[in-house]
Amino acid sequence: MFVAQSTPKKKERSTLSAGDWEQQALVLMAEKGIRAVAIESLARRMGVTKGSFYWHFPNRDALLEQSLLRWEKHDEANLQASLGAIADPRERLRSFFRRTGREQLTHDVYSSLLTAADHPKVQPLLERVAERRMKRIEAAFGEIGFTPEEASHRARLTYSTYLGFLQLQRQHQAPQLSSEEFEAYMIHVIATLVPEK
Amino acid sequence: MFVAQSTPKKKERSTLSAGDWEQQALVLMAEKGIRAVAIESLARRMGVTKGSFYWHFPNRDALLEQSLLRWEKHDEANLQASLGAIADPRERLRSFFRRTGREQLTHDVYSSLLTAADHPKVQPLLERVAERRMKRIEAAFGEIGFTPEEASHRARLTYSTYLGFLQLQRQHQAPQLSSEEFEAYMIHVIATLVPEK
DNA sequence: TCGTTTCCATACGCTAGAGTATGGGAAAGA
DNA sequence: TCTTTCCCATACTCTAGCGTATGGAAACGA
Repeated sequence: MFVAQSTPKKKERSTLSAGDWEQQALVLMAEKGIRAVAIESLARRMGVTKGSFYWHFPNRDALLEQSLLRWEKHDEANLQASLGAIADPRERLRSFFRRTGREQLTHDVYSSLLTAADHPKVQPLLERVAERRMKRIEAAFGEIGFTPEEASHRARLTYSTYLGFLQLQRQHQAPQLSSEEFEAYMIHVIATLVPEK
Repeated sequence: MFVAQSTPKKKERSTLSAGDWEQQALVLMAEKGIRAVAIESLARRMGVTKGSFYWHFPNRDALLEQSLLRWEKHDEANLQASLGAIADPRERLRSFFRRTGREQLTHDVYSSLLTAADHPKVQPLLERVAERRMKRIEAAFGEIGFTPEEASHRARLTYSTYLGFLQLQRQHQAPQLSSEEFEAYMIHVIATLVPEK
């Protein structure tokens, strides 16, 4: 995944790479939001000073740009890997919902990004990601037999449900992932949004 | 509404009240988020300096607290006024969805607050608001005939749909309010989530 | 009228965080 | 060995905001 070690010979890496900064930026982003990605605090976390950062990057914006790009690529690949192979559209949709429980860091980053939808670097990214995912969902509903317009609406509704769940999760008002309540909720959601044959 | 003029004798109010500051804080919050509610920029907007602010409030936190309290009261009254009188639970749910199009400022403030779910003053507020609303939705589904557990799940799903819509709206990926597409979407959502007799 | 209260302006101190300037050590060539 | 390049530390500037200290003017009360 995108937080994998780059090329740590043994354990202690004597020198950092730009990729290391991007990884840690994403971790910090997942934990405390994009605002918390401050250069000095990030440097402290990595055991160096900002002198190191400004050797690898021209400024903070460049770090955010690269980090977000890295995240987007990973998310895209992940989406393809988890949903691309499933032939049955109903099963594909069910898999989409269940993905919420896995890939924790990816979802945490996304959840954090949602709180920064006005950020110039984040806004187009969110648009692309939402667009990609909704298109896939829409296609699945189309395969099930929805008309194009219905499929579009149902896809938006379905994705909104996902976004709303992330929001409730941020507010600590969503059931714990992999709990019984979560499972029961997921079953209800799928039953409501994905019609049986 | 909560942005009504307090006691403007003619047109130019010679002196400001704490309420005026709270109102403008909410307007600014709706426009640019809670972070943008900075004392000096707010003072500029009101044609005075921060000297005025610190006469009315001890600090920024107090302003936020009072503003949010004012918003919450208004939202609570508004919820009661718009949904309290409707007897038919199905009609009440439809009305809930359609509320999204009205009370623009209230929704904009709420939408902004969602991006600050980690803020110590905002978090408990969001919890209370979501709880109140979901309880009402849950009750409506109960009246329709859902079992308690089903009603709980469907209420969460319904409210998530609303939260997700607000998020898509922030990303400029939601249909324009009071447009034909919006109407069509709302009809689809209601048909999907609110079963007919 | 004269003090008191109300409301605000001005000037300052303080902190966090971005970005810059500069030097230095270690490793790698030459 | 000597130089160059890589990677980072240190010390600085600059800005945005919060909060404070103080003075002043207008309105108000006695």
